[in-house]
Amino acid sequence: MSRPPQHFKVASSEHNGVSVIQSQVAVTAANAVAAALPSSPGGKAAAPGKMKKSSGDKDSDEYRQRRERNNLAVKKSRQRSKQKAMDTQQRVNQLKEENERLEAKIKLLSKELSVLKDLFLEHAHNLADNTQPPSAANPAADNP
Amino acid sequence: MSRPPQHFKVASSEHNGVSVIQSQVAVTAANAVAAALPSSPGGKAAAPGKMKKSSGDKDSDEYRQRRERNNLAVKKSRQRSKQKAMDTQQRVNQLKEENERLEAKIKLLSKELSVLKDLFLEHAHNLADNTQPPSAANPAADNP
DNA sequence: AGGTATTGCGCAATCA
DNA sequence: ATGATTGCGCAATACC
Repeated sequence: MSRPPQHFKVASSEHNGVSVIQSQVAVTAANAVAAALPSSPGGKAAAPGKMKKSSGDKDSDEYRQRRERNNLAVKKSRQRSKQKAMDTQQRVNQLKEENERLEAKIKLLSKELSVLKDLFLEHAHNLADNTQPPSAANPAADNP
Repeated sequence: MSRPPQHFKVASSEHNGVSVIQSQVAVTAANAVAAALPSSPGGKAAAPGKMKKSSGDKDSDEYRQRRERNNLAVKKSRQRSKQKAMDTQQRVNQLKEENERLEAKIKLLSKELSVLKDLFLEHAHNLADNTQPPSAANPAADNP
């Protein structure tokens, strides 16, 4: 119970539409520690009461200020990250739509093309019929 | 370093439950706020100094166990979240590729179509020229 | 009632 | 030395 900066904070945070009121009790201690890094004070005995500047490096103005700044930066960073994710998701939807559009267009063009080709074939046949004397196969076509 | 629960953790997970202090800071402060809010354990004013089992409720096996499980769940959840983001990004790339493919196809079909149409027009003109007597405008076209 | 899953947040290490 | 990122644990919810 000796944490000076014991601030509690009620933050209303709405994520996906649902606004939740969350009481945040900043537990200034109890936080985990660097996972696997040698950052622990090698030789600093925890003797309270002597540090160059007015406090054991924690709860100093300097420290508190840095923390606050960092917390802000973190918040900002995370927000941007989330925004980016949403944008990406939106991009997916957009691309999907465009894809469908393109696919439809292809279908249309293909059909058009096939119609034209058929016309060509038909015409070719007509030409053949006109140019050539009636074969035995189909005399009625030219001479009804 | 006067942080009470200084767990050291190296990628694995295991620490001696040494958490102390910090305890019920929440209760006192939070209650004021809690007045307007649901949730929060309604009543206990947590008199410091005696709790039936081993300690307040922190550093109990129960607590530690729950924490660890939650930490695990959190890790898992975040991993999945990250994975999902990557998948989405990949989907974007995939869709972009497909988009280009479709666009190319459209270009091709369009060209084909325009060629065929031109052929048709040309042929139509030929037909007209053959069917109709040479106009004064362009006698050379049919009779070189 | 009991669990996991999500989420906001603060800390500390690291990057740039 | 400073903001941005990232891994991690905590606590409150959300969700079953």
